[in-house]
Amino acid sequence: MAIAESTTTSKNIKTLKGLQSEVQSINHVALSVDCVIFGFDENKLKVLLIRSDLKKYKSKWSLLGDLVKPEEDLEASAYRILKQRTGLNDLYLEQVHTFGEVNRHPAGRVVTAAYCSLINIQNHRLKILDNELHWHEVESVTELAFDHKRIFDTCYAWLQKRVQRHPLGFSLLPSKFSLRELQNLYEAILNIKLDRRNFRKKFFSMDFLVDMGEDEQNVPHRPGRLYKFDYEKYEKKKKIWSGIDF
Amino acid sequence: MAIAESTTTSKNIKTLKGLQSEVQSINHVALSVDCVIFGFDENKLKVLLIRSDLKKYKSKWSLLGDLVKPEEDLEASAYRILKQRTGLNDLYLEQVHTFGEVNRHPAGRVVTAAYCSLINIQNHRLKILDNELHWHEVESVTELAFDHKRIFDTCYAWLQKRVQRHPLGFSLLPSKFSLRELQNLYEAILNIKLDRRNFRKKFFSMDFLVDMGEDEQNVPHRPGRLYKFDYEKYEKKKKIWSGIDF
DNA sequence: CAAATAATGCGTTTAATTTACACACAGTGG
DNA sequence: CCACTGTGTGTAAATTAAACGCATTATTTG
Repeated sequence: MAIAESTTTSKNIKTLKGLQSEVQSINHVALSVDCVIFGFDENKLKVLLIRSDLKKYKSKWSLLGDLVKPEEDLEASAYRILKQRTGLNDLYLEQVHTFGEVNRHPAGRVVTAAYCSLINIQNHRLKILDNELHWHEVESVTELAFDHKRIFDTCYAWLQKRVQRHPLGFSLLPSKFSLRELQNLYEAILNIKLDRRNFRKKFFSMDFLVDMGEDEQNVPHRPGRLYKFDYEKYEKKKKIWSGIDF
Repeated sequence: MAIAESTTTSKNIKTLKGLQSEVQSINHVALSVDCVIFGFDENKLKVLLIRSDLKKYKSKWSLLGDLVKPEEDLEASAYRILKQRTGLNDLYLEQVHTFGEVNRHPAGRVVTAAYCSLINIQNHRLKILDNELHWHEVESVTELAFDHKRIFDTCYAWLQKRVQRHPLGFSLLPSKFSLRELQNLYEAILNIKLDRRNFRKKFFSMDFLVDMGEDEQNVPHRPGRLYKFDYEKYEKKKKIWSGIDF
């Protein structure tokens, strides 16, 4: 940015040194990252929460977050939190919104960048590191510590929009999945019912699903075919223009 | 966020007082806001830039930004910058992304929240406050100071997507506009050609345009009808589900 | 082992939406 | 009054989305 204005007009030329001291001495805030980690299990969309580590908020759940370290990139901070809490690397991660109201946090001025992460809950099961963590159904999330309910709502709404236009839902599923699992996922995220046959046609016509040549195992009915999503093909073919629609 | 982890495990319970001192004493960063201000003029999409106020970057243009003040909400900071630079209040403003790489700024650790604003360039003409400001065609924006080119690219891509699904383009036009102006706007933002008759049908079928009962003035051809966008109606009727499509 | 159950997989038909394209008309300016 | 430029209204064809039918396959149950 053009750091200026507070004490000078824009026509005053600053030296880098002068600016450095301005940056180092004043106008500082604490910066944190909060992760909204979604999972999908038992045909329900779930979010990973932790018991608040503050006495005052003891009875409430909160998002997984931490202060950003002085020498740490913002996104690296989010990945660090994910690694700490899930034991998993290489998770889907995307920044959603930054919340910077002066009084949003009781400990003082803390600006927080909210990140949304999607994980395959089966993988996570194997690596639960902390028994204060719990998966909550998104529908039953009511009160959270601090302003975390608002952050959660923002990220959930973001996910509902995003999943319709971008192939990120697959990160919530095993690497091989059936079309029924995929449909259940969309129905859970969007809280709607979809026609099975049209859903199937839709995805096949997109032509990004790769037939794995295998069927489901251990299901109490006829096994469905397993597929994976071809991200490479998607990256090549994805459209820019899809039309004005609102 | 759950501020923790750096020095404690999640099972340690913190007091608010302890957390306050942690927030106040360490892990601070400078926080800034950068505004990507778009305008529309001569059928071109334009962006408002300022000559960098840093000697080192004297030859380069940069986005309009400033440090966030200690007692200032993040969004309020963006509105303050807009007011300072354009003289206008109540502009369209939306947060797009926060950039937090450790070395993104030469003056030290500065995390910046990028905001996108859309203004009617006619209104702004009347109030230019600073002759270091200049409207640049988006197509000819190449090098900018700091990492501002990347921030600009992010916001421009954001706008191109956003304008297809949300009625924000109208903020770039006069309050009463013709359908041709609206189409020119879409063509300029998206850098495509659209069929005039289908464009017209599309917007009329949405049923959010209000006929102002007036025609254009001072055009060297048959005047077109003027419309405004009915935001209230849009808010009531806007759809949640529009379908899986990628 | 036959029947009931519960899903898979592949269609068709109809409605809605999008795309491509044609022509009459209204002002402006030479 | 003619050339030019843009407005305003269609209509037909193609594509896409929605609604629905039915045979098949595996599992469970009596």
